[in-house]
Amino acid sequence: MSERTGDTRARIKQVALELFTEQGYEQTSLREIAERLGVTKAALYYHFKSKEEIVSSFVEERVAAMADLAEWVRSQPPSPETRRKFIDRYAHELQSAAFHSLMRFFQENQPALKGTKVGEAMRTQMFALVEVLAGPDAAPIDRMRTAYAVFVLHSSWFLLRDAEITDAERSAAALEIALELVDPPAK
Amino acid sequence: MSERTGDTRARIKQVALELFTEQGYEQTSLREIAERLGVTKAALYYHFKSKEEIVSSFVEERVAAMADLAEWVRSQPPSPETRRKFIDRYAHELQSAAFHSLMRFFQENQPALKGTKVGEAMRTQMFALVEVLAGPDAAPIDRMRTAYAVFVLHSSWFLLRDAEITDAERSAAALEIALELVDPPAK
DNA sequence: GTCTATATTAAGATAGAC
DNA sequence: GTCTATCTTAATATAGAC
Repeated sequence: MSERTGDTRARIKQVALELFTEQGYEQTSLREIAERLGVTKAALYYHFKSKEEIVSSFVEERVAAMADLAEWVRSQPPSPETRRKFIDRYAHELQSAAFHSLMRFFQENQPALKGTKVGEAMRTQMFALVEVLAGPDAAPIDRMRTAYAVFVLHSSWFLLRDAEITDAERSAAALEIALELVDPPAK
Repeated sequence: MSERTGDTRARIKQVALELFTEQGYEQTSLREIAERLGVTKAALYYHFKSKEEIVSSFVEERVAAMADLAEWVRSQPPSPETRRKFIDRYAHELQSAAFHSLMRFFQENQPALKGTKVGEAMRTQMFALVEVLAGPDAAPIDRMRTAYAVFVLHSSWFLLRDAEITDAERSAAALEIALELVDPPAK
């Protein structure tokens, strides 16, 4: 039952995301990726025409998914109820390790991705999502609350990594905090 | 009234922090810093023995300041009141542009600083600060709340940069959100 | 204290054989 | 589809003149 299913291209993507997330995009060389896979750099260049294209290959589908999410929010009335439903749904989707891993990669490598096409696309989508979620006439503080709520969900798995907190506790706590942020108790 | 007061060393530190924050640590070359100052790379190496030492020069004093903060918290009883007082004090100190700039630099360049001495020192201090602030028997969710509160203060100036929010609104909102996080209303 | 010139290293990327 | 071999570029860093 060996894991020999995926083709080389898929394995490159997988290893690249792992290393980019662990060490950072700039800190990870193509040589490193190739060695981990037991091939040479030239082999990578058969499958991808550049380092940036490796990133694009797994970021682009997420940008599209985020656009869908924003579209869904737009189709709903801009209410606290919609925000709560979104946070619930988004937190659920983030249970996928691949998804969470990618958002971590994106958050932690903003400087490296600045100036790249995927980087800007992702930024734009995130911003649009927060805007539509907060609603058109939201006060500054409420737009910030919304942005932080999304950040909390993205970062739950890798914040305070060393503390004795289980993954289940993390997810549950992040969801609770995000819900509070997006729909604070009356003052 | 020209700004010719600081010596070259001080000007290098200043320009380096600006560029590291705007573009990222890895994305900023010593050539770029030298050009901005109108000197050559070799001149930089007279004042600092490496790129990492430039970073250390302005991060180290902050690590010390954070240690003092943690010490102050330790000297207080671990109560919600102490947490509120700390958040107030810390938010006030972060009004300094240099301080805020440095925390932004640190947050955004974690991958690049991982593995450097200052990077690890800063990480350790931040972690210690959150731990002592949350208190020894804090539940996981409350430790996470505390960590997020600190993050909120650090990131207030550069989150949602494009939105029409003034700096004053940002600071006030961040303080309010941080206080809620650190001392949530009864459920 | 700053310069010119250069050493060193390693990255991303390509050509062409197999 | 993967290899060996190489190109190109640009980074950090150093030596020694001025």
